[in-house]
Amino acid sequence: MLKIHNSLSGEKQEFKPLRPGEVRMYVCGMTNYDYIHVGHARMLTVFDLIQRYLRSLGYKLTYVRNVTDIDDKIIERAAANGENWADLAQRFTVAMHEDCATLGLQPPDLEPRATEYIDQIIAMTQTLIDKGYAYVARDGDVMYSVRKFAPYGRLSGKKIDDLRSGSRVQVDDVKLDPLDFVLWKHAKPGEPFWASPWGNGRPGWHIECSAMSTSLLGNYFDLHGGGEDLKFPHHENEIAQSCAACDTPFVHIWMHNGFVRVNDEKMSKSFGNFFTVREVLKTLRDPEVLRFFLLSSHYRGPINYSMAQLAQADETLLGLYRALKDSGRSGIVDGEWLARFRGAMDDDFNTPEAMAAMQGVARELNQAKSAGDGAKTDAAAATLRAMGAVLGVLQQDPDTYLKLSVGDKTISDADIEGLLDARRTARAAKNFAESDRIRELLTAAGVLLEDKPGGVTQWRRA
RNA sequence: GGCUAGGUGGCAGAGUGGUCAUGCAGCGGCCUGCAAAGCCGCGUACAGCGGUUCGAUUCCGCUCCUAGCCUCCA
Repeated sequence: MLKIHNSLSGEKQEFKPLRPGEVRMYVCGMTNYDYIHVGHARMLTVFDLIQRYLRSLGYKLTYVRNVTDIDDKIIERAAANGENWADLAQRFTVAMHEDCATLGLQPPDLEPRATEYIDQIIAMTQTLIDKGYAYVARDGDVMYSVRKFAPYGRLSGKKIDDLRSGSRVQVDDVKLDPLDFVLWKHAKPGEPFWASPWGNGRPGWHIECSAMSTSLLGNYFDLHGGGEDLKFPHHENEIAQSCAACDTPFVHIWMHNGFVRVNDEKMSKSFGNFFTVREVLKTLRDPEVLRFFLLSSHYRGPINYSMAQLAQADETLLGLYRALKDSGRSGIVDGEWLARFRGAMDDDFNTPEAMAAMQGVARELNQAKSAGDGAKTDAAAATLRAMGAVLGVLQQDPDTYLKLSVGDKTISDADIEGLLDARRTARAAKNFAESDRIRELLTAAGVLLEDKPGGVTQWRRA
């Protein structure tokens, strides 16, 4: 039985889809005006994991993750570059897709873009005006009147009065209340615009997600996710918009992933302490290391980004691939271990606990290998691969994986093989001084040797 | 200031009212020509102070500390 933590209640609850067998999930995706960083990668990876697990449970999942392709930041950045805003958004959307593919993320079922939903956004805004939740302010901005929506603040646990007193928002005479937020923004000269009943303008950020999610998944759907930082005001505002416009509940379970931190501080654009996925990947053996690292702690908690942590993830993942090496592909999955693994995943996607189960299987695998028990070896390997498949790791060929290097290769495979030939000859002649000299040479070049029984030597890159 | 989430062994990171997380690093042993890998074993961990309890790291209260949100943010 799957349990999921609901941000709305602050508690784990048994997950029951609104429609039997079917799950509808919406995740707030990226505003693409730059390359994605590790913090974005965590969000993308976490919901990729959830998508995979829900599917593995047999649910018919519709996973929607939007792209915000019109926004102040996009306009600003494009202007700074002297580039067309749409070209810029498109360029970075393509880059994001490339990064997602590199990270092994399965694409969402639907990836709506805000600019494709202008009609729906205008319609929803009109509905909110008609129902008295929104008003047209000066200049043609349409604002949502927060005080009209009684449950406002429920998701974030905030009270309107507290928010107001601590508000850093400049009191703006366009707004009736400082907390009111914009649904439709009038276009200033030179800015992109769409025609609307309130003049030329563009949608506010919050309304996009309400319009796209309800258009594609219906007014009331199962799961809505995003980074913790979107809880307020973004998701709070989505609730206010959607519930008011549709007269139905909006989302069954809200899910929020924790931040990636750098030196105990949130990784973000504004702090300037971010690392793009592209630059980080250059320092790693394989993109799988980053995925493994991101899944090695629970999705709701914070995770600290550092080279040391990545190195540890690399080492641990390497150990798992070493276990998988020299095993057959025809083993039968061990149901008991798999049940333990699933139990962990069922408990609000507890990946660290699930990984502990994987380590248990890896140990059994190594034990079976030492004992020369082929059937047991293959069974454990099959079990480990099956678990890995759910997490999206350990699906590569171990021999290939272990020969990957961190950064550039300092010596070619052919040169390594040549030196190993020479070493084999030396060892056969019991010339251990020569054999050790070659081994040290290879070690210096980042190649580690393992002598197996029968004169066989295996190698891998450090 | 308001609200929220946390403080677990050298590091990372789960979890639990009373036998075990797990991984990395370290130490000892087996194996090995020597290594490496693997296996076996080892290490007075649960911020502090009170309280509840036969028993608390786990429940309650307070204190201290950290992060996040309250402005765009995954």
